[in-house]
Amino acid sequence: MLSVEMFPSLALGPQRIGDCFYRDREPPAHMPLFPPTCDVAQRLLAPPPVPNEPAAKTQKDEVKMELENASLWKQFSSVGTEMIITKKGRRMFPGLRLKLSGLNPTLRYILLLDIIPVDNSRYRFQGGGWQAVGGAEARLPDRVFIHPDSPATGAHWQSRTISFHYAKLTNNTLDSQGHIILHSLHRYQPRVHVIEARDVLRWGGGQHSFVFPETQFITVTAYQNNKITELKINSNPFAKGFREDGMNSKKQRDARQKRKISALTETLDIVNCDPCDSTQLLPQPAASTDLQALALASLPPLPDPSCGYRPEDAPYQDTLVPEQPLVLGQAFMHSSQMPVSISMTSGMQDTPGSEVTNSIIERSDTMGDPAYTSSFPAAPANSSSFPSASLPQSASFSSLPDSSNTSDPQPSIPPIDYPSTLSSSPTLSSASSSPSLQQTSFTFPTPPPSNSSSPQPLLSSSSPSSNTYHTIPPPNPEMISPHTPTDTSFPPPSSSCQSGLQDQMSAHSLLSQGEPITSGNNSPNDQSSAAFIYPNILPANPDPAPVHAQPLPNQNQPPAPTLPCSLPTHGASTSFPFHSVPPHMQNLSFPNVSPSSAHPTLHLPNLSHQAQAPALAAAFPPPSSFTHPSSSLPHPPFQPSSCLAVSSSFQQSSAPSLPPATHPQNLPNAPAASSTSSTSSYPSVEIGTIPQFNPPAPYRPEMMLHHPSLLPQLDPSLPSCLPSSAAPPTLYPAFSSYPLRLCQDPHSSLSIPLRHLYRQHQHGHAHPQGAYLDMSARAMF
DNA sequence: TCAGCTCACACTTTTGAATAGC
DNA sequence: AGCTATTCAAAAGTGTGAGCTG
Repeated sequence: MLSVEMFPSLALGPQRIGDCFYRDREPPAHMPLFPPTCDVAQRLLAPPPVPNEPAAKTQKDEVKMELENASLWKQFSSVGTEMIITKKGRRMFPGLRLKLSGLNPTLRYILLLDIIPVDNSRYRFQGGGWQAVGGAEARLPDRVFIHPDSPATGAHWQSRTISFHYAKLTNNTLDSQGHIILHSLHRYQPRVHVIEARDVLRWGGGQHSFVFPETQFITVTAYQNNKITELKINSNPFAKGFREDGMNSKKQRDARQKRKISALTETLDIVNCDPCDSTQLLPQPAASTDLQALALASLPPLPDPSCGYRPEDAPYQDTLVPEQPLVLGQAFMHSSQMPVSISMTSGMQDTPGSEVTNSIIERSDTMGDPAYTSSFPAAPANSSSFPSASLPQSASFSSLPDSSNTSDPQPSIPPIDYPSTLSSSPTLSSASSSPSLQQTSFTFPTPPPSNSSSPQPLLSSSSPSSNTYHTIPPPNPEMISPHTPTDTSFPPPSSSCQSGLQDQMSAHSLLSQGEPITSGNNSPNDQSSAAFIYPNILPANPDPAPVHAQPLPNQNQPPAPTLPCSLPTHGASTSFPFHSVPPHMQNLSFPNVSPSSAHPTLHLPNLSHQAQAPALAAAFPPPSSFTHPSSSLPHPPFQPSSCLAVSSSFQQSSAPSLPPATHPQNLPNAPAASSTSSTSSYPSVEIGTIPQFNPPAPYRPEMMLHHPSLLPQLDPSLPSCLPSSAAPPTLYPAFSSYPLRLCQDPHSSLSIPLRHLYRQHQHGHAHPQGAYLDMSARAMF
C-alpha cells in the first residue's frame, strides 16, 4: 500500500531502531497510515493522551538550542550571507549545526527546518551592499525539511550535533524533489522546530522553535559579493578546488585555458605548418591567446598529430601549482570513518571543519572584518553586509509599536548590527578553533495571554540575570487561544464528519497554541548565538485593528462553507499541506488522493472561513496589510521583536492608530509600510503542550490568513474554486506571520504528515538524507 | 543594454559497494 | 561466518564563466 521507498531507511543507531520503526522499508502492518477520515475524527474525539511525564514538561521549558557553528555564520553574516539556489537544489552553506539540550531523554522529538521570508522585499546588490528594491514575490509553497533522524529520543538529539546540511534550497517553483522553494534575491530566516512526538502516531505535545539571527541570508543564483564567494571557497571543502592553491583556482583555470589554447594553436599550426614542429608553440600573452582561441574556436577538432606532441607537456606546465598535499582530504577520510550518525551530524563543513573554519576565524582579521571578532556589531553604514536580525533587546521591543522610525521607504540594508551584547559574547571572543562554542541559548518566554486590546510588552524589561530565556509552562487553558475565534464569522466546517468535532479537533490540531510570553530577558547580555525560541503564544488578538479601508481580496469572497472544492487542478499537485491545514480540514481529506484525482475530495473549510470572516481581516492582517518591514526600520532585517513572537495579529493591534496599511505590492517602498514594521516580527510558533491543556479552541483564522498555503488563489494563474472577483493575494506577509503550523493532535497530526510523507512522494518528499514536507496547500491544487 | 538565470565544466568530497585480511 | 579496514568508482556538492532570456 504505501511505498516505504518514499522514506528510504536511514542508518539508524541501534538505540533508535525502536524509535523509527516506520522508516523500515516495509511498512509496518500495524501502522494505520491511512485511517478513514472519520476514523481520524474519532480519535480526535478521544481524550488526548495524558501527559504522564511531568518531568518532560519541566524539561520542555528549558529546552535550549545552540548554533554550534555560529562563528562561521557570523563571519558570513557580517558580510551579508548569500545562499545559492538552483533548480536542482543547493545545500546551504554554512549549514545549520545545532546542539540541543533540555529535552527529555526518553521522549521522542521531531526536528524540522523551515525557512521563512524576513520581509516583503526583493533585494539587489548595489554599490557593494544589498538594497531593497521592491516588493517580494508571491510567497511560495511552504516546505519543511524534516531532519533525517526524526523522530528520535531526546537523548539522541542531545548526544550529538544536529546538522541540517542535507536540506536543499531551490528556486524552482515546480520543484518535485521537495526541496525548500525560495525566491532569488529575497531575504530569509531559517527556523528550527523541535516537536515532541510521543510516537509515530502522535505528534504534538510540545513545540519549540528557534531562530538564530545570524543565519539570515539572501538567496541568489550567483554570488554577488566577492567577499562571500571568498568565504565560501575558503570554508566549504567542496569548493576547495577554487582556493588559490586549488586545482580549480583562477590560476589553474587560466593555465588550463592556456593549454587549451595552445592545443588549438597547435592544431592550427598543424594545419598550416609542419605538424611536428612544436617549437612554434610558445607561451603567448593571455590576450593574444584568447583572441586566438576565439578565432580557433570555430575550427573543427583535428586528429591528434602523430608527432607525439602533447599539450599537457606544453611550456605552460611550469605555471602549475604543485599538487597539494592531501592533508585536508585525509581529514575527511578520517571523519568519514566515523559512525554514521556522527558523520552525518558533523556535516561536511565542519569535518574538515575545524580546520577550515578555524583558519577562517583566524583569518578574520585579515579579511576585512575586524568588527566581527570584536563584537560582530555595527558594520560601517555603507557596509555591504545586510543587517542581521537584531537580537532581542529592550530597545527593540519597546520600539516595536513605534512607527516613527519606520518610514524609510527604500532602505538599504544597514550594516549588521548585532546588539552590543554580542560583543561580550564568549563565543565571539572565542572565534576559536573550538567548534563547540560556548553559546548561550535564549529561550524566549512566552508572553502572557493578552486579553487587552493594546499591545503589551512581550517581554518584560526586567530581564533576569540569566542569559537564557525560558519557556513557560503550558498556559492556562483559558489563555491559550487568544485567537480563539469567538467570532461567529468563523463557522465550523460543515462536514458531517467534523461538524461535532470541530472544536475539539481544532484545539488539538494546532501546534501553535497561544502561550503567553511571561517575563523574559529580552536583552540578553551574552549571546553570540542566541536561539530565539518562539514564544509559545500567538498573542491574543486583542483588538481587531481598524479594518483596512482597502477591501481585502478574500473578504470579497463569498462564503464557501465547505469547499468540497473544485480545487484547482494544478499539474504539480504535489503537496499535501496537511500541517497547515486546520484539523477539520485535514479530517476531510486526502488520504487516498491519487495523482489522478489529486483534489476531488479535498475540502478546505478554511477557505470558507477566510472568505467569511471579514472581521478577521482586521484581527488578522491579510497579506495586503503587511508592508515592507525592511523599509520601515533602520534595521529592517531581523526584528528583535519578532523573536518575541509577536503575531501578526498582535502587531496589527499593537498599532491601532496606524493608518491603514497599503498594499505591499503597491508600496514596497512606501512610507506607510512603516506602520507595520512590526509585522516582521516572528510569529509565535510554540505549540501548546498537552492537548488537555489546550481547551477546545477553534482554529485560529490567522492561520488561514497568514498561511499562504491556505490561500487558494495565491497564484493567479491557477484556477480557483473561489469567485474570480476575489483578487488573489499576490503578496504575503513577511515571515513574521508564518508560524509553523502543525497538527497538534497526536493522531491527526501524525496520520496526516506521515501519509504525506510516505505515500505521496511528490508531496512528502522522502530523502535518505531527510524528508521534506509541503506546508502549503497551494501546491496540491 | 543589462541584470538575472541556466548550464556545462573541472575539481572536490562523500558515499557505498567490493574486496582483502584477520 | 563475521567483522574490520581498505580500495575504488560513482554520485553529489562546489564556484566559475559563457551564453541565454526578458
